[in-house]
Amino acid sequence: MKTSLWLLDINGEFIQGNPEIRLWGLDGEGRRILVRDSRLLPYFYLVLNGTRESEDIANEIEKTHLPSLEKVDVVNRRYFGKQVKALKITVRDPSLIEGYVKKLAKVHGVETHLEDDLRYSYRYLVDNGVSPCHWHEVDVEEVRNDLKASVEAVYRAESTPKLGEKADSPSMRVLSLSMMAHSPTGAPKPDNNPVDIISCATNSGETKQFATGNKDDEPTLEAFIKYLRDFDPDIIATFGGNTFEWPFLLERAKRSGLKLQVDRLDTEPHRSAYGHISITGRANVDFSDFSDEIGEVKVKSLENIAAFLGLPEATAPIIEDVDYADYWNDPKRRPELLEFSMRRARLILGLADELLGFAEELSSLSGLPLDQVGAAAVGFRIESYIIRQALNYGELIPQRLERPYFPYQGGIVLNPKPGLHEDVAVLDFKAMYPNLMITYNISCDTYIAPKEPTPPEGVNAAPEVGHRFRKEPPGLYSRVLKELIQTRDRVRVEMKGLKPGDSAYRIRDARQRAIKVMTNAAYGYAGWVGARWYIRPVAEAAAAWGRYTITRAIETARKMGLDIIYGDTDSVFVKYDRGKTDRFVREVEAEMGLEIRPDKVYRRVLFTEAKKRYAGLLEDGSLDIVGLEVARGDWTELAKDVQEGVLGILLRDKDPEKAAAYVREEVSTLRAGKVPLRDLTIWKTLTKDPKEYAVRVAHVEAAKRLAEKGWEVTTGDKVGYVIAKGEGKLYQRAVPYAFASPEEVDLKYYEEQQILPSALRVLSMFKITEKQLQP
DNA sequence: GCTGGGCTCTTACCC
DNA sequence: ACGGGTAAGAGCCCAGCG
Repeated sequence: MKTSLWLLDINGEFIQGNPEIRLWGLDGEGRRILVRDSRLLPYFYLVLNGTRESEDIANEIEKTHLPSLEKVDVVNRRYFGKQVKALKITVRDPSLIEGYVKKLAKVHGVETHLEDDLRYSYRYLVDNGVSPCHWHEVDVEEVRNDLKASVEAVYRAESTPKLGEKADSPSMRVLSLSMMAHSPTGAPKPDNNPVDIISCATNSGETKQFATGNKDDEPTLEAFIKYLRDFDPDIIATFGGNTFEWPFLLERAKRSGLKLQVDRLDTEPHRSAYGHISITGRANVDFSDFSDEIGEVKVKSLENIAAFLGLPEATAPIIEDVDYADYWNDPKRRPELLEFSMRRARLILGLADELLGFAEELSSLSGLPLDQVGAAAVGFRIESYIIRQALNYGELIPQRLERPYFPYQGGIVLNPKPGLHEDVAVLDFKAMYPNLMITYNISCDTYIAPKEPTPPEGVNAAPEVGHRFRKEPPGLYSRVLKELIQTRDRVRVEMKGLKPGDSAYRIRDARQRAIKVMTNAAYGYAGWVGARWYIRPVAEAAAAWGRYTITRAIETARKMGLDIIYGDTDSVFVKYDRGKTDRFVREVEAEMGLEIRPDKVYRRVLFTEAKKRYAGLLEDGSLDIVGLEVARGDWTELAKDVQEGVLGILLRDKDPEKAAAYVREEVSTLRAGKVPLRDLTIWKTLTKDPKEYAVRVAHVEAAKRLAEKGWEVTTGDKVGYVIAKGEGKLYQRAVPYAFASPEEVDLKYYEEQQILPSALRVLSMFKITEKQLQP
């Protein structure tokens, strides 16, 4: 028989001497199914150096009679675009590969070993072109559910699952989860502190809460496990669950002698690829992993992200984690905490509703399973996409190597013309680096090293740096990028016929955004020393062609008499003249073979002398503020609000005096103590362990003060602090936001080091001085 | 012992 | 754990100082 399968989760096992892939998903009838496939044996390659006959080496290896060795095949492949002979070594037990590689790589005539570092389950996806979050057709035979898997049917695969047409996801059960615990001495630790509250919300509209009555959380955990298994979610949504909820719950369960059996088999959640927590048969998605995609939100808390997405309840009052214990221990206030926890579960569910589509698209495009794709860094997502394409071209997958890092020259940034300009158009090259890579065939497998002869088909040589790339055939990057760009264009055309807000539109929008993310990542990937296909000249050449392109565009504009105000990497800001601009666009496109388009037109735009910082008034009357304090997360809300107010007055009214008066008002408000603590808080990221800093800085000192009280902050966390009155350096006066009180705040600091600099940054252009900003 | 200029460290932005 | 280019604040160092 045949079944359709929408792939939700995959895992590889080795049982009774055989490797087995388990594909978990849904079928066309919406049933949960498990497809077991033992038809693919794991393998790796030995690349040969040509000093011996391939068959001789193959024979030698076969004669070793390694117990799990199945087969040795001589094959032709490509490696960085060059033809190579390789041996494909097929092995039955994936866990033995590592040992075999060590042994066989030493055989005379073997240059290197490849693809032994791919997980078996990932190998299966890549080899068969099977995609997570995608429909497949597969020939199957129904078998007994002897694994006791929580599914409606178990099958044995009798064919390779065949990728079906791109179609809507099946309707799935989503459960969100938020947990709370407390300690009298700081952050809760699972070895000492019980779980207080577990809140769940489901996309069927249910909410459910489990709270611990006394100190014994065993009944809480038991009830939660039972509830989760009964609901049987396909997707488990958390916000930070990979680092907080799951490790905590696992430890608590262990202490009670309970099994945290929340999967579709009989195992427990476990840490797996990219550090995510895997729950067999389901997709455990930690939505905090997607908060990087939302650049507008600087402090990436659940509430802030939910508020940005416009979710109901997102702006209701927050209970800070330092206050949990007080709420929990006070019978009058405990209900508030319970409600707060429940609200978090609802917000996570809302986040899942907003972001799951994007996550699914990213998963199906990259080929990384849904539970992994968020946890995987951008470089690994694009690499996964490239790996899948490489297979189609017979290109072997290089190892991941540790390499030294040497910087190279990047894009050009022009000095802006300072001042207020009327009618300025921003023209930018559409997807400049990807298109350069396509146009000049810049790729890891088309690069011709300096000592190599010029191939007959000819080369493109990069300006300035001289790196050469063969003109034919199209390289891996070229093909990958062409396909991505074409697919995105197609999706966007489809969107034109749909209503925004419709689910069909939303799905396609998520899809085109996922494709854009991947397309834009390709150039960065090429220059990343951690990339499997890293070749520095690839990135260096793309950057050089970028400089060449923008320089030529600037020359063209000058010749035409277009007044250039500014430019950065792939954009030029010109005094807007409809006729000249149209001609400029046509001319540049004809000359460079790259598309350049007016991105936006400013009615008025303000530059200081600094690059990468400006503010403009768009034609719809809105402000567009770039690079300035308003756009930064490490300035107080106060300073940002004042600067935004100033910019609004300058750009709309062209009245510096009025702006100065506005600043004086704001200073008075501050002096009167009317600015809330929240707006005086500075948030900065801890980029390394507090011990590793070479100098003493405020946010690190604040982090240490948090740690002293048991609130450990770790690398990657944002620390909020305020500056208190007193003597000494700023770092000596940094008080963690959570411990700060309004009375101790040093208002003078906020006036002199926050409001004044951010206001003067733009007002000094108009000869307004500090004195004029004093009330 | 203090001051101020300049360098360094650090963060977060732009494209 | 994707690239380089850039601004900016605060700490730190030390020459110069009757």
